[in-house]
Amino acid sequence: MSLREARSGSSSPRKRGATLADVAEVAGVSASTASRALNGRGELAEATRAAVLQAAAALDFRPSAVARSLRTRTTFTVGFVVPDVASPFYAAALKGAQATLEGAGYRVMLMDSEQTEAGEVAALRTLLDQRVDGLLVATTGLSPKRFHEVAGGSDTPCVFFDSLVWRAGAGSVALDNEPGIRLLVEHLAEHGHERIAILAGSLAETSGAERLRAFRKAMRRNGLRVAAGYERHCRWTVDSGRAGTDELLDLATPPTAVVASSAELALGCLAACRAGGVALPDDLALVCFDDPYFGDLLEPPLTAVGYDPAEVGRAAAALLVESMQDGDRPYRAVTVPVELVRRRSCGCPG
Amino acid sequence: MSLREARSGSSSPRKRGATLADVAEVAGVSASTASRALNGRGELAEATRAAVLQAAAALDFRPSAVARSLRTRTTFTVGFVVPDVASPFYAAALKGAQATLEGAGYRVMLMDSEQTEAGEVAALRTLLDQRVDGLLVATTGLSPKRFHEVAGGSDTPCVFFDSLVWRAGAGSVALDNEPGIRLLVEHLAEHGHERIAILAGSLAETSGAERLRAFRKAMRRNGLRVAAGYERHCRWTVDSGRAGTDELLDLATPPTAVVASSAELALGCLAACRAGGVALPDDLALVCFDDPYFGDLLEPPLTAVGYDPAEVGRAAAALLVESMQDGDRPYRAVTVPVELVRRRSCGCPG
DNA sequence: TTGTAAGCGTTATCAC
DNA sequence: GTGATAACGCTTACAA
Repeated sequence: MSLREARSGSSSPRKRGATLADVAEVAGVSASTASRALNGRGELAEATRAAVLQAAAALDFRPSAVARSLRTRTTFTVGFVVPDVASPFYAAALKGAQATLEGAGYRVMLMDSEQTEAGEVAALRTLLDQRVDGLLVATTGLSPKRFHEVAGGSDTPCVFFDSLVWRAGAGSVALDNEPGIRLLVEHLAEHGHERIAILAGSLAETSGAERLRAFRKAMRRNGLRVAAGYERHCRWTVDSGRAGTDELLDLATPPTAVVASSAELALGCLAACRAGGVALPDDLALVCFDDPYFGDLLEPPLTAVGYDPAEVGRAAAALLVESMQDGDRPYRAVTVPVELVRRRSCGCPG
Repeated sequence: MSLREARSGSSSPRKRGATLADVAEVAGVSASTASRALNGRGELAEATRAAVLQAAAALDFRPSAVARSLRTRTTFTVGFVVPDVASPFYAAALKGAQATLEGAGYRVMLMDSEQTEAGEVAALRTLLDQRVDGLLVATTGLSPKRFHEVAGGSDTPCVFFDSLVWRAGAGSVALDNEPGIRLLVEHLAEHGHERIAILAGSLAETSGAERLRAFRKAMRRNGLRVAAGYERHCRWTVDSGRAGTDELLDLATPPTAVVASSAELALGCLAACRAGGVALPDDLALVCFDDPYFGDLLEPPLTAVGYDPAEVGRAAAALLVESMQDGDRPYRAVTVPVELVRRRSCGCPG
């Protein structure tokens, strides 16, 4: 007989993974009793419970979440879908959501839609197939119709954050887009700028669309007009921001100031200016919606509208946890406040 | 009768989630046949297959991954454990791994160890309980003993990346730490620096420990000595880097140059210098292991050792996929090359 | 080619 | 208090 017990012995634990039945057998009770003891359900004799616990410890028993999920029809897993995990904003939101979800006993399954509708649909399908208990999604801009086609069949609660699907889901957490952009435009106007351009993000997303609309509105409010070509529609990437800036600089009458709809876009603008020998903020002022954590270490330090990205994740997760636990709660829309952080890129003294 | 069919009819699909049995019933075949048709296994009559497919489509059937997993004992899910998802490096690595894993049909379940051993152990336990098929982990410094206590019971393949557990797992992907640090120290020496300090990261992690050792070795090689207090042991955070720098600057004879073990640490150094009125690179030169994607937009632009963080994730994922599919392959240690990127923070012309 | 039956590892509903 | 027994929704021998 080798060091390990004979594998044929009916009472010997298999090399891999003791099961509840094994524990029950060692403890000399039935599987149901073992289950109750382990989960603290029902009234058990103290001695029985102790025996089961001891057996479980001896066998290093780890209950299979898979089996449990199949039986209980709940996975304690939530799906998290974002356009780009590598973006500091989504990464921070993810981290915030994580913390809240874990605190409530949930695990997160992550999917990156790669900023495409197809990617997002595939992600949702996969997650639903996994029978996640809830969904946290920053949509790339699914139509309500498409969303319902994909997720309508299940009643899995879904909370949107950052970018929403109109009237869909159990709730949403958005940033204060309009006030944020207004702060930016007004500040630029105070500096005397009139030729203000915008690097807008994807208009398929509510975040992108709202910011662009807010920009137009704020310009109007300040008695300014948006010149032809001053609205650059970009993707949410550094490269796209760079290209957009190049186009702006190539205009016959280039802007004297730029509002970037996101940090990536601002970074692209910075890079383009550096490459083109454009001095910030003197030749061109730059302000940004979203204050990345290294915003004040850039050159020039970035004037931006800031907020706590992790809080966006936490708030969304909290909403989701509530609807996963309650079932039918009214739709709730949370909005995270923003504030203007003045630094040098707008022309303010360093 | 309402718009929806009566729910008591035995052949009517339930409101929520058609099951394989439902599909089989509608198609007029047995569950096993339906299963085969859907999975393309075995020889089926064309007509049968078509009937099943049609029924599945009609019912919008989505197989339960949970049930499938229980039966097949494989989840097609891999666990991903990092000290901090919000760090650009890990976020990028995650994204790289994601892409590779998804391509191979795997989903990822993410856990953040929060840079603590307890967090990491809890994460591993959870993941193992979920019966993930594989593990991708950047350890915070578990001892081989502890790791085996936690994961030894299962033979789930585990690939470490960035920071490793000695002789554990199925493989590893590390950065070229020693050459990288040497590049940095030598470059500083070429600039004439002799009083060089280091902001070292967690020494519990191989990445942190190796970089510190490499620093000492490189100093020796260049005939330089590390003055007392020139080694600051930090955590991998911006704040810690800032504090470490403050301590360095408070020394009776402060260094003229600093090697930061990570981007976070360098950012902290930058912040400390800015706050303390220390001019970079004139008063203090700074170089960094890890070139964040915004490295050249900082002030001053950061001289750093760069590499492709997503590639680290991809390589680790590739290794993992192989060992999940093959089972017993020899241990493989991949190392990702690095290169020196000269910018202004070291004293090079901008 | 297709169906029957067993089983994956739990939990829940009953009896006893 | 505790133990059978039946699901949960799927796959896979083994029969037919």
